[in-house]
Amino acid sequence: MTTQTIVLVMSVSASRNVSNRRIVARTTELPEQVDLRRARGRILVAALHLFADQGYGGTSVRDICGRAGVQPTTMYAHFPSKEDVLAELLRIGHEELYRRLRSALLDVEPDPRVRLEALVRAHVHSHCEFPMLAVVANAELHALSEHKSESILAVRQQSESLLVDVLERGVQCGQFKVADMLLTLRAISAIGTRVAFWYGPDCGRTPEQIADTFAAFAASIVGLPPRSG
Amino acid sequence: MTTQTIVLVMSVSASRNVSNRRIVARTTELPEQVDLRRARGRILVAALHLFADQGYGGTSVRDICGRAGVQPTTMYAHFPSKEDVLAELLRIGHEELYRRLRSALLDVEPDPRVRLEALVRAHVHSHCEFPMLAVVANAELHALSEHKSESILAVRQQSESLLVDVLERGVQCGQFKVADMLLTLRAISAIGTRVAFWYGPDCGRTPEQIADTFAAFAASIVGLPPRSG
DNA sequence: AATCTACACTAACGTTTGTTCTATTTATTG
DNA sequence: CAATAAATAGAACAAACGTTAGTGTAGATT
Repeated sequence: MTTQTIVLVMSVSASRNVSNRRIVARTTELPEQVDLRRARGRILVAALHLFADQGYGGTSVRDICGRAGVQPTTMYAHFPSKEDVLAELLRIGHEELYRRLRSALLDVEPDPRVRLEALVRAHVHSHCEFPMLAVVANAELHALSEHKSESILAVRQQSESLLVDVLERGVQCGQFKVADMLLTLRAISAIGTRVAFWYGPDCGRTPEQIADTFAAFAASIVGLPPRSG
Repeated sequence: MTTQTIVLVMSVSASRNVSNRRIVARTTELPEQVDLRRARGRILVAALHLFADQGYGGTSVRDICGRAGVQPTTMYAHFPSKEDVLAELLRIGHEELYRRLRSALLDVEPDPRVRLEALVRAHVHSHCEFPMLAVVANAELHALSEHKSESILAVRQQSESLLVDVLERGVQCGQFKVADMLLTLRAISAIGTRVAFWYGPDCGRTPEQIADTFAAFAASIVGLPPRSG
C-alpha cells in the first residue's frame, strides 16, 4: 500500500562534503575478481584505498603492506615496484570503465540520444560503484613514468572515442546541435568524472537517480528537448 | 533556418592531451602581486609549478628551493613548513576564485539567467588564467592537515553558495527547471572545475569562447532555451 | 616422501626526506 | 655610517623512504 516514491527533501548543505578528504566514498572494491584471501589481492585493495586517500606520493610501501597485513617482501614478490602496483590499479580502472561504456552501447538501439544517455549512465554507474578506482585513475596517472602510462592512455582515448563517435553520429543525423565538439566532449566527460569525488552512500541519491539526471543534462547540452514521459 | 552560429572545424584529436601530465597549461602565474625578485614569491611560484606537476607528496623541499634558486634555510625563514607553502597556495587559489565569482555578480543585472552565465564565465576565466593554481586547489587539498584546511574549506563553501543562491533564485522566479539542486550544482561546477586540467594555449579555443560555450551549457542544464542572437 | 608455491619474519641496505644549526654576506633603511 | 633585515652557505640531524637479503614454515601438489 505504501509503495509511493519517497521524495527527497535533503538540502544541499546537509550532504555537502565539509572535510578536506579527496573522496567521500569508502567503497574499496575492485571490479576484476581479486582474491582477498591472497596477498596480491589484499595489496591491491590496500594500495587503492591509500592512493585514493593520500595520493601516490603520500603513501609509503610500509603503509600499503601494513594495511594489507603483508610483509614488504611479499609485496615485492608480487610486484616489481611500488609504481607497478599503481600501474596495475590504473590499468584495472581504465579497462573497467572502457568495458562498461562499450557494453552499454551494445545493449542499445542505434538512436543517438539513447546511445548518448547510455554512455553517461554507464559512466556514472561505474564511478559510483568504484569511486576509489576512478579517483586514483583520474588523479594519480601523473605519478606513472611515461613508458608505463602509454597503454593506459590508449584505453582512455578509446573511451573518449566512444563518446566522440556518438556525438558525431548525432550531429550527422541532425539530432544534436553541437557547436564545438571538443568543448561538448569535455563538459559531458567532466560531469561524469567528478562523480567519483563527491558520491557517497550518504549523499541521498542512488546511482540510478544520478545517472538519470546526468543523462538528461547531457541531452540538454547537445540541444535535445527534455524527455516527455 | 538554422541559427547562424559559427562552427569550429578544429578536430578533437588535434588538441587531445596524449601525455600523462596532470595539467596541460604552463602558466605559472599567481593572482596576488607576488614579487618574483623576492625569495618568498619565487618559492611560491616554484612550489605551485611542482605541486601541480608532481603533487605535494611527490615534491621535496629541495626540489622547490632548487627551482626557486633559494636555500632551504631561506624557505624556512618565510614559511614554517612545507605544508604551509601549500596552505598559502591553496588560500590564494580559493580566495582568488571567490573574489572573481563575487565581483562577476556585482557587475550584472538581477536576471537569474544572466547571473548564472556570469558565474560560469568567471569560473572558466579564472581557471584559464590560473590553471596551475586551480589544479593544486582542487587536487592537493587532502595533503593539508584538517586544522589548516578549515578556513580554506569555508571559502570554497562560500563560492558554492554563490551558485546555489543563483540557482534557487532562478527556481523561485520560475525561470529555471531544477529537479535536483545538488546534482545541478555538481554538474555545473564540474564543467568549470575540469577546465583547469585540460585548458592550454594550444587547445584552439580562447577562454572567451570556452566561457561562452559553457555558460550556454549551464543555461541548458537548468532548462533554459538557447539564446537567440 | 619429496617438492613446490606462497607467505611470514627480522634485518639491513643506501638514499632521501623535512627540518634545524651556525655562521657569513648582501641589501635596505634610519 | 650604523643598524636591521634578508638571503646565502654548508653541514648536520633523526626519521622515513624504496628495496633487498636470508631464513623459516605451512599447505598443497607431485
